[in-house]
Amino acid sequence: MAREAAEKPPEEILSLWKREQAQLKALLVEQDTEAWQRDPAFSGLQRVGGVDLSFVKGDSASACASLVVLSYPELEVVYEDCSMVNLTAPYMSGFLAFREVPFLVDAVQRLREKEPHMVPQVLFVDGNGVLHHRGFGVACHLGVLTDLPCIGVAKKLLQVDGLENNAQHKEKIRLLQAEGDTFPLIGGSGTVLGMALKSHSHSSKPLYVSVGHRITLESAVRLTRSCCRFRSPEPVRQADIRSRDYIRRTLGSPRPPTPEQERFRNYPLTFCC
DNA sequence: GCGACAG
DNA sequence: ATCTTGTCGC
Repeated sequence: MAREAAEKPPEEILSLWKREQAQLKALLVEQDTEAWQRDPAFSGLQRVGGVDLSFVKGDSASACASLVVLSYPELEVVYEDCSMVNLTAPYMSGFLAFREVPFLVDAVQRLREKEPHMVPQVLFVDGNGVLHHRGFGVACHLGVLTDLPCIGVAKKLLQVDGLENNAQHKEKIRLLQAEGDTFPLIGGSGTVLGMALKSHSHSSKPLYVSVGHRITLESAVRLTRSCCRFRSPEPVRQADIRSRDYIRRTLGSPRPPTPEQERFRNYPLTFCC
């Protein structure tokens, strides 16, 4: 049943989506609202969450949505929720939330109902926050809909509002020396939209951190740093690992290849079709 | 027609 | 996002 997600929505729908983003953006809070966020050691912070979706190969509509909660500062997984979902909306840059966020909200809701004491105090989201075409990326969207503090963490620079992954940008990246080094991502209007962060000493590619909801960029970057064992923040990394594992266990190999098939799997063919 | 394009 | 194993380097 490899259904495809819908094709590109008509302009009419995109207008509705833009209006929705604008309305929800009015509810966005870009300040630290929690005491632990301003504490030098994040005292009072005990649970950090991460969300992610992994896809079934060759099927842009089937995915596993996962929400994990880790203890802080140990960063050990204390809660996991993986569920297969059928996506409706296609992927479009600038509208990622309309594709993924409903399933993430569902996961948060399940957690609130079943184990309210495990609800995370902050959520790391795979994607951007205010570093976005209209200042309202998936991390903001999830943050406002759940009213949880959220941090946007992207692996690639979203080239928006004058930001370009050009030679100068690459040079700034090259200059990031030690783990924790950063440089600001300044939009056309002079606003700091996010921060490029060298999150691991052996990583040449930075992380692009931006405010999701109920946290300042400064706190977001500092917390991201303290949650990175490897390149990506441990909550997001665990959500990623566990969602793909779930797919492997579920649909990975319904029929394991026979040893015979295995031997000839990559045999070079002279004629094809 | 050409470039851009988080996940 | 996914296609993909081993391999070079600290």
